[in-house]
Amino acid sequence: MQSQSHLGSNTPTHGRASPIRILLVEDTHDVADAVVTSFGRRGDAVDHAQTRLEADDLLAVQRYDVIILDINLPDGDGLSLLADQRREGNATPILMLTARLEVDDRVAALDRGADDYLVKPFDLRELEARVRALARRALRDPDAGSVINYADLSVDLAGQTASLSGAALTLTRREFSLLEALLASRGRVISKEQIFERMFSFDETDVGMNAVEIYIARLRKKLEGGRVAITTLRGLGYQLVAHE
Amino acid sequence: MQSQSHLGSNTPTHGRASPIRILLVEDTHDVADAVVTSFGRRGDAVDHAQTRLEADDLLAVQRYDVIILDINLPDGDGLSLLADQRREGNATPILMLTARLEVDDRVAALDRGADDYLVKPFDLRELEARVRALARRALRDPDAGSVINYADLSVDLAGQTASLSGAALTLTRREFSLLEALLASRGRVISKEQIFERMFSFDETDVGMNAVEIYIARLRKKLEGGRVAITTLRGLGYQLVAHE
DNA sequence: CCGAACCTGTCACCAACCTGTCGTTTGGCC
DNA sequence: GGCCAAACGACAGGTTGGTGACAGGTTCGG
Repeated sequence: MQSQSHLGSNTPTHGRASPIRILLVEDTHDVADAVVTSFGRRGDAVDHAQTRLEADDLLAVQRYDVIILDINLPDGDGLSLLADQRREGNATPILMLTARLEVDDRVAALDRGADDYLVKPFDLRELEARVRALARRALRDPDAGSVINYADLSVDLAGQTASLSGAALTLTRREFSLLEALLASRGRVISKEQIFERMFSFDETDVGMNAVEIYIARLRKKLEGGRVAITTLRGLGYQLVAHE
Repeated sequence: MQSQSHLGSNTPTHGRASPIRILLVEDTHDVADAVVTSFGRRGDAVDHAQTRLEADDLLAVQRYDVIILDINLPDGDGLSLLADQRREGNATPILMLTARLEVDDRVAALDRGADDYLVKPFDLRELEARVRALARRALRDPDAGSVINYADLSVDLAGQTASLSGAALTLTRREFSLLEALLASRGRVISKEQIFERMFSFDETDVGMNAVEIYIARLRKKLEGGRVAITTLRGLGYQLVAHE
């Protein structure tokens, strides 16, 4: 019951002692029980899903601070759940549990947006420490993982919001996706065709290339006054640059 | 300053007759001594802070079952400590002590999320009874009595009641559940679909998405005049924000 | 059992906003 | 100057959200 109190020594930066809301997606009963009991004893709220379907249902209704996700699930790959969540913009920290030792899996997991992983069998205290660390990080900086900063520009990919020198920018969906494209190759040149492909899905064939120019103009207007600018390289494309 | 430091155990093994962990914030020595002695005799753990600063430090590191908070503090208003804690999401039951008899203070305290109050001079046995009641309620149902405060809005999830700047709001069931949804991700954007799923159970499939908009309008009307507002983010969702 | 008061969700219509096109202008480059 | 890519004001749908009016439904008192 007593533990090494390397957990107890909370950094006195931000005192938040609310219970962590955890979603556990795990089909192995004894592992699940141990985790539920362990966190429950500390006052945290653990929802337990045994299948991918259950997990999807819970995720549709409830927000969690951390998701503990088994990579092996009966009705679907844990990796695909991870990928789906990230695609939907859910930035909740996810810790993957895997019985496999293959490096491939770990790489795939981290690559698709997992924040941490643990190889079974694991020490419960280590799991607790890692989950708590993830929750703390998420609380301190709600969007740590998905925020791109560039000069005085800050873009939250998950929340679809952006700010310039601290002031919120109101961007439409298209403007935001343009900004994403520019940011993806910040400092580098990106051709109009590349931008086009990122802004419009392949079935929107009727849209003219001029649309990109229009949105460049609109974005430029909204970026005025900041320390970033969109420069044109005739015949080559555009480039996001920081100045001053 | 801690008068009893056996609070180091982080794991709240809630066996029967478990000691209550209390934070007492009080600068009057004789009152503080009486309280510390009284609870200490029953085996409860009392941390004593004489100033707001001390209280903040303790709260940053430690979780308590109940906070006893003097409304008069040398270096800051007890009310602001209360408000800060609630804003940070700390739902620990708080009992306010006040020497003033003014109704204003009581209303302000309850409005900002205090769970109970006692007017000085008080009977020690009454204080004990109330603290014990608060601790019991918090233990039994972590969500019961959990009051969410946001700006001048105060929402009692268990009691299904809400108030704005002290005045009671009469909300219908649906309006309340909408408010709950908005509050659950206060400050952050919540999509119409998410709101829909929180407002309607999965078998209410015949309800149109327009219903959410209707209730947004109705809630907005009832929130008029307060310091909170529901902002629309086109294509993204809604957001509860505090202003002024 | 009736009616009043209220809650609930739909519909229709309006307003605000987003989007992409057109046509014209600008400005670099030969 | 002439050419051409890019800029941009103006505009016409299209889409999304807001809201008044309304018709069942429910609750409650008498």
